[in-house]
Amino acid sequence: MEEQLKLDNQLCFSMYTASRLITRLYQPHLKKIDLTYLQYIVMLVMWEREKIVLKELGELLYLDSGTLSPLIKKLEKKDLVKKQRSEQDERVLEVEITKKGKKLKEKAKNIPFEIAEETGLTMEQYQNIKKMTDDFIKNNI
Amino acid sequence: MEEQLKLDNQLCFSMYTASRLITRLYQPHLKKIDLTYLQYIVMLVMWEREKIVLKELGELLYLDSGTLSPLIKKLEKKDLVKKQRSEQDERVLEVEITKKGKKLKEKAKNIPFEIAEETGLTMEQYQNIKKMTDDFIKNNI
DNA sequence: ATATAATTAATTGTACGCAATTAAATTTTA
DNA sequence: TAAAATTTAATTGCGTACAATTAATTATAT
Repeated sequence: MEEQLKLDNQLCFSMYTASRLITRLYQPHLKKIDLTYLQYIVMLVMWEREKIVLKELGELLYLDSGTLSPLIKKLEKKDLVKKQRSEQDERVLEVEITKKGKKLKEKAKNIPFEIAEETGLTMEQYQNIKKMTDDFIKNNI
Repeated sequence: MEEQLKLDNQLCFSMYTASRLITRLYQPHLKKIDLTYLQYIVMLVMWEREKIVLKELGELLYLDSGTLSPLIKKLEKKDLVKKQRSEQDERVLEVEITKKGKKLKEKAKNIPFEIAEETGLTMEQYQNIKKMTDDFIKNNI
């Protein structure tokens, strides 16, 4: 039996599982503020940036318009962001946070602490695994 | 600006990104053997086990029948596995690898080495990040 | 023994991810 | 400057994920 093909030896499967598990941890919290996981990720960006061009948002999140276009449409429907075309370049789509979107930040601000507690990681463990994962990402972009 | 809501501080986003990145690394390799990423994961199990009950497969992969039922149907269509109901308990679905499924293992066996090289991780780095990720999973099941 | 509960898989519906294509606007080039 | 190439977003289509429901079978509890 080739060791390298065993499920238990696949880093890919570990990362895939960890990612899905942590997403599940978020579900009950995100349900309270009526966001999906990816909508939450996008709102994290909007809370930092207020306004961003779709292309740049895609570069930040490593996602393309196939994923982001319909998602932004849903956030717009919830009145959390608004869309408009750039005046200098009609191709460019600007996404801007609304008042309601800004207000949602208040409701969301405790989620990271709640999640941190649920994972049971110490601050050091959290930072170690995050650093390793980020290094992995940096090497594989 | 609350630090805890910054995208750069979210472990969830790092894991989510790392998982998608490593999946992308696999794409060109998996295309050659006409498998999707999840189909590959399931075939890893089938190469180890030859025969497994759907419920147990779900427990191994932390996936439910909503994901696995249609996926197994596709693997069956490709003649990589066959399905049958257990004789002792008609509710139970047994999934068994076919000859063609076993043969595919030959074509797949180098993929882990190719991927390992592409990630550019040393064996030590690979094992460190895998152990940390597995610990995270263990603590959050 | 039969009604009730539990188990298992399949189905349905929603939301991603992402490759590929399309359409519109802008930039580059001959 | 007109044609060609590039850029940007939107759309289409496929394959997951997963919650919720349904349907069939088996276990259990009176």
